[in-house]
Amino acid sequence: MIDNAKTTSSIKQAAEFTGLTEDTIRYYEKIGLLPYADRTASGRRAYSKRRLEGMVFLTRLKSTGMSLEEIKHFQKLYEQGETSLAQRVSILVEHKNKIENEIGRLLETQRIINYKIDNYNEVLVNPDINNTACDPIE
Amino acid sequence: MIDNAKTTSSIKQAAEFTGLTEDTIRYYEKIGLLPYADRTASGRRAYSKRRLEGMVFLTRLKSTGMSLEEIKHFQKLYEQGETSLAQRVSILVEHKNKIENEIGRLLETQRIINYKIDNYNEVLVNPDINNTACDPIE
DNA sequence: GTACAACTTGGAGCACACTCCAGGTCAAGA
DNA sequence: TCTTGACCTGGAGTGTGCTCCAAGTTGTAC
Repeated sequence: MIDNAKTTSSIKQAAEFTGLTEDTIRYYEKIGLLPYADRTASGRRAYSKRRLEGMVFLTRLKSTGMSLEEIKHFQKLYEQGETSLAQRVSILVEHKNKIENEIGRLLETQRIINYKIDNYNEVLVNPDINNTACDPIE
Repeated sequence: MIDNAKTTSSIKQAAEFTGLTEDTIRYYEKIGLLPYADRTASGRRAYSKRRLEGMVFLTRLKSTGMSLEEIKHFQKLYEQGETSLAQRVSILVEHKNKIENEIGRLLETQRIINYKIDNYNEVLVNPDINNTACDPIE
């Protein structure tokens, strides 16, 4: 018998691949965010490469501020098939815009923090300045 | 008697200025994230312009991913006076780096989402393509 | 002076996203 | 065969960050 290359991964390998914990993966499946995973004959989860990549994209959406409820909604739309295509595009476009706004806010804060760091360094060099830009939060 | 220009704001005005709710402002004070606010003779909170600007900077730190515990720590360092200057700079530098990484992650995700949107649009124009890049999460 | 709104406090409750646990099954090596 | 450990399920518990509420006080407009 030919030793077929293994084509699926255990939950442990899925956790390593995605950076999620095994508990989190089971939790996501439980709440319907991830589709019910295929199982081996003995009932253990077996993930295809494609599913693993799907999970990575999902963690991307999460790490860029999409809530589990929204991700779950997106997943459910996918399961409805191609009738939901336009709706899925609009969710992605909206999320893209949200990311754009977020990047803008981060850049602005970065600018402000840089300004503060400069002021702090001035005061560190010359403690007599007593620069108000060093105030805790201002 | 001269009608002095009002120099302090009520909690309601502070909420409007910062975008926080009144409850949240009181909560932040309660947990020590904000210093105990000055009060009027009758016990109501009265914020100076400087304090309001401090609160805005705080909400910036929060909205860019700093936890309340970290912000509180920063505030406590400030209250310790100038001996904590160097420590405060290093917190700001670290947060700046965190923001930089976050921006990188957002840009990367934006790129991926754009790629997906393009693929979706192709499928919407020509439904026979059945492009796998439209998969839910991949 | 009498409403009514805007505050005050302390403390309870809640939403989100996990995280942990008990008690059981299954697989593989010594 | 026995042990070890990876996995399973259902459900309880946790941390963070609010959010709401009750009961009381104060300020203002009529």
